[in-house]
Amino acid sequence: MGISSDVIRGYNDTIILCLLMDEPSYGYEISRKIRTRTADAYIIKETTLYSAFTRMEKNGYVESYPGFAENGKRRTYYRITESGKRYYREKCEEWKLTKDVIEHFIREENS
Amino acid sequence: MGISSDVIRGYNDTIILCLLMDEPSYGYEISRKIRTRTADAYIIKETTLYSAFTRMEKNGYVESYPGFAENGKRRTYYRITESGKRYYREKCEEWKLTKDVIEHFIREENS
DNA sequence: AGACGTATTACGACTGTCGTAGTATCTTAA
DNA sequence: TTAAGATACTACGACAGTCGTAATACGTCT
Repeated sequence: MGISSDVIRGYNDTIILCLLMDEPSYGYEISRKIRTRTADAYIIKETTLYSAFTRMEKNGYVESYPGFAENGKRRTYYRITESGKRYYREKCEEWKLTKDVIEHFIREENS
Repeated sequence: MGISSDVIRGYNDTIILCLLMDEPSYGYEISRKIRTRTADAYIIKETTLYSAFTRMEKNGYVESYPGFAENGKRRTYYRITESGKRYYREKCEEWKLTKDVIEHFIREENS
């Protein structure tokens, strides 16, 4: 039961970028959005999330900039770049192919 | 383009077990079957395949036994165990959940 | 003689995820 | 008032699965 983090692996970047397509955001908010959008089916680990940000900034898919919370506390925001958008769209295309491949090997309970 | 082996990752075992559900087989044949069933969309790496066999035998999902090719050459066959069948069915269930999660973050080109 | 298909093994590198832990501030409830 | 819980991260090392590269060996086809 539960989700296979081994499959999500390699799609965490895509998930994060998807949410950044709407608007810039920051770690904690992204984490919340993933929870709510999946009805708690997937709860990303903090370390996974923040290391994804670091990696994607290095790859040029996102850019960070400093921001502030309502109460004045510092927060690091991330926005998606053009390159990140292209990458995201590629991953969406790739997903369809990958899904098709795997589903050739999935059986329903009756068989 | 092409398949993300990072997503297939963690489903290679499932793919192999699926083929072993039909009949016992061996490395090279499994490799061929994956190619043909996916119309060359997914070509598993030999090292990935054989290390999956080793891992799954250690986990009790498959059993190996010596066999022979038509020409008398030795070949290592693998058959799926009851435990392997259960594992396979669990992974099939898990796949549905995982797929649903990812698809919350996949957009069609129009958007 | 050499290329290609069959069939497998060995070894080390890489990458993304995870476990654990630590820091710091603010709000809320006992 | 004091502790718990939510917010918002960062650091570090371990682990597992995949991949690159290479080697072996035999058979068949050209």
